[in-house]
Amino acid sequence: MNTSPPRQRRKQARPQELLAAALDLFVEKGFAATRIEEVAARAGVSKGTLYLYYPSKEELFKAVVRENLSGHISEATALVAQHPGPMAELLSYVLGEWWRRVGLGGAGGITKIMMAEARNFPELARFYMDEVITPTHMLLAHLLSRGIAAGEFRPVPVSETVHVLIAPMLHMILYQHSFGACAMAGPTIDPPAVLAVQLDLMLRGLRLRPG
Amino acid sequence: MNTSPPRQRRKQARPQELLAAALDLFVEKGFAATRIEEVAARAGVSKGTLYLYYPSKEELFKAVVRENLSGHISEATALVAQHPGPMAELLSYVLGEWWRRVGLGGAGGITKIMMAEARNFPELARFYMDEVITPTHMLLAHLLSRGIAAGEFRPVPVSETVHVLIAPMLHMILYQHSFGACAMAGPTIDPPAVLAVQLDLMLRGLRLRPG
Amino acid sequence: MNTSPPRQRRKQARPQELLAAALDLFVEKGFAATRIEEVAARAGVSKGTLYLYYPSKEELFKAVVRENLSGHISEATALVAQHPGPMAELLSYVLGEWWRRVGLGGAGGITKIMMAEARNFPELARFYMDEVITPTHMLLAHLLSRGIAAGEFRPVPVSETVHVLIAPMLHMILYQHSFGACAMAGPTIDPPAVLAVQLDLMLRGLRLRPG
Amino acid sequence: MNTSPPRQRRKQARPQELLAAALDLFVEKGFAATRIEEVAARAGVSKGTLYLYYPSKEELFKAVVRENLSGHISEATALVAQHPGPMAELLSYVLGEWWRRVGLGGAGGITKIMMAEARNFPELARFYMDEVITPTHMLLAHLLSRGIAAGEFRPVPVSETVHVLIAPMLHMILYQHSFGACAMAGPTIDPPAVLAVQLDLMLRGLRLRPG
DNA sequence: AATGAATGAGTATTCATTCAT
DNA sequence: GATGAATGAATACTCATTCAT
Repeated sequence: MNTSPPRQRRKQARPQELLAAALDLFVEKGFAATRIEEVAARAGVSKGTLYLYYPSKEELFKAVVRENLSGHISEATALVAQHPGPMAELLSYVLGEWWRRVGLGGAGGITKIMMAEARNFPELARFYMDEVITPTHMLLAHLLSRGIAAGEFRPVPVSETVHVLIAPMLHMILYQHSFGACAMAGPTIDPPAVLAVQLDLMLRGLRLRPG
Repeated sequence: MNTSPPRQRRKQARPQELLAAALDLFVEKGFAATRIEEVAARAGVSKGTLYLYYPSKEELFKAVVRENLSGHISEATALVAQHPGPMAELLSYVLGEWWRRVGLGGAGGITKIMMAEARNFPELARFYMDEVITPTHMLLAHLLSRGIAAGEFRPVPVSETVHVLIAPMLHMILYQHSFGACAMAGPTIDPPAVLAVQLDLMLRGLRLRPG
Repeated sequence: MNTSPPRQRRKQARPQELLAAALDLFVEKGFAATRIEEVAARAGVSKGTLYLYYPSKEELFKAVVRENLSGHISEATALVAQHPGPMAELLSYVLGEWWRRVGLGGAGGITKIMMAEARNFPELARFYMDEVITPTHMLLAHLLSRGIAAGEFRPVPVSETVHVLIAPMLHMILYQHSFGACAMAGPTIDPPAVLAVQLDLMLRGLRLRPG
Repeated sequence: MNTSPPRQRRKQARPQELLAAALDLFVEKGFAATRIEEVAARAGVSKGTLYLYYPSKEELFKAVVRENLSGHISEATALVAQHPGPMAELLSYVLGEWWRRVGLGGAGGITKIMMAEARNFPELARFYMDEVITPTHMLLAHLLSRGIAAGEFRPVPVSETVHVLIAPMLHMILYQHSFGACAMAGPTIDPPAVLAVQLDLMLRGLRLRPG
């Protein structure tokens, strides 16, 4: 029934394979230290072929970001906009889902790259800011505001609280993609456990009437 | 009054000047992207002179870490070991002091570098782990344990809570040394405000009997 | 008639062109003092192109040795193993042939490099020992042994005699590639004449019954 | 009774110590690869002090040559000019003495350096030619000519025979200072044995009426 | 579309020489 | 005299990008 010849299938799959290879390598080595040739080799094509699909390393990187992050963010934004129940529950769900989709896969590692190389590649930084950071921040700020407005949360400063909320998630990601990947002695991280502690402490801290 | 000749003065000041220049550039650009020659130029000497003091880029980096972080960590460790009063107060003091000494200066940015380049420079990663991460983790874990043993804190999982505690501090540092330094639209961070929110939420979450 | 496109022709010829350029420069300047970039330029390509064919300066050097010496040695070894006639005649032929093929071309100059740089580049020294010196020594030792066993030569100490036999050949090579190339007053060498004297003296010295 | 203080003694011995250190290192590493600083360190002084005695690396090298070779050559020249007995005996003595004085010490290794670096340092080459090679060649040519004139030797071509005579001596030196110093498998050289074989073969080859 | 040969700018490190102390 | 701090030219090797096939 599959009428397309293997060659066709390969050709159509090329961008996906290139993006997957690029994600792995960018996360492992960073933007500057990743060699285009290695990305191509891992995707099973030649250097020249990669340039047929992406005109430069920067554009390849942007495509990786769009492929791996943009979708999740718009989904979550829609979810927050329409969720009817309590915000505490939604917060747990959103953070948990983010961990499952982004943290567990390689996509989270993109954060590490951007943190490290933002100043060396300002155009990428601006792109990432517009595409990822700002929307994420707004979505969580919105969630908190709704909770406060509904009398569910204490009237905490919203923007600052978003940072406090996000930080441990990002921290786990960063740690796991850096020291955690280095096979050496040192404090280890058990993400589900940290996530649980984080939600527990945060919700206790946010809740209007503890107990 | 000044009996030391200029040449002597310069010679003794060289290491400090080089370390200061190196810290700035490492934090700004990262380890790999920092050029030794630029470090030397910023310290007002030639490339060759830098090599009179530090035999390689890696050793220069290690010296920067020792100069800027090691001292604070051993001081804080001593403080936690002997502080008599309540742990909540000590926690506020330690985090606040860390922010004043490390976060405000450039030293905090070292974290960014290590997160980003740990996998590309495993020897540096191991050094940083032994010199900075492990001692810091142990010092906070000790503080929490004392608070729990004294009945001041709830019996939270210690190691995980340390990560949750540290994360927002590191996150602010990373953010400020990456996107924060890029002069672009996006969520901004007001460190004292975030720190206050963080302490407020955390202490509420930790306290045995809220209220 | 020529069906191969120019680009292909160039590609296939590259290794030869690079090896020829490398031989010239190595012999002229020595291993350490030869710049990779100059080798590339003499072969009419860029630095990067050279690295497409040889991954390092040391590998380039090894390839030069294999290209210029290894073949002659195995040929001569085979010849000695099967030559039926008198050994004196074979000795004249082998030394003469070596001079024609190796001494006259640039290849002999490789000896100069190795003598000079063996202690600074031990890996190259070992390679050259295994690839050139040991086989050559064994081949001449075998020749002498056969001559002695056949009653053609006096029972001289074989290994020492090999050194005495080889020495003037190498000496001429070294001299011509060093002082001989310097255009200055001093003793000159007329290789065929020296070769004749050497064979004359040696065969008189070796012969069982002079006269 | 030694009235000069140690400091004086050191000062007067400086040039000798520097030349000895320089000889060792030049022979081991070659001219270009020897670092001035290492010479100074081995002689127990600072880099600057070396420059007080020798204004450049080239002058240091020339001084090493004068110190270690020039004297022996003029002595041998005088000896050949006035020796009354048979030339065969004088030849044995001169070659043997050369080996004892030059070959056994480090001085012979200078030959290796010059062979290798003559083309890179033409001024040194000219100096060495005038100071060492030409006088040595003339001295041996004179010896052979006297032997031929006296009817002791066959009328061989003098200059060529000098090369054949010298070659094994130089070859042994070169071999021992290159591969011989590398601690690896391969043909070894037993200098006295080679020297004996060489003299035996040469004298048989030269003698007018063998037997 | 796909290839991979070719390019050349970019960088850590070394070392002879100078000169202020 | 003696020191050693300072200099800067020199060089192997890497890698994003181009383009002839």
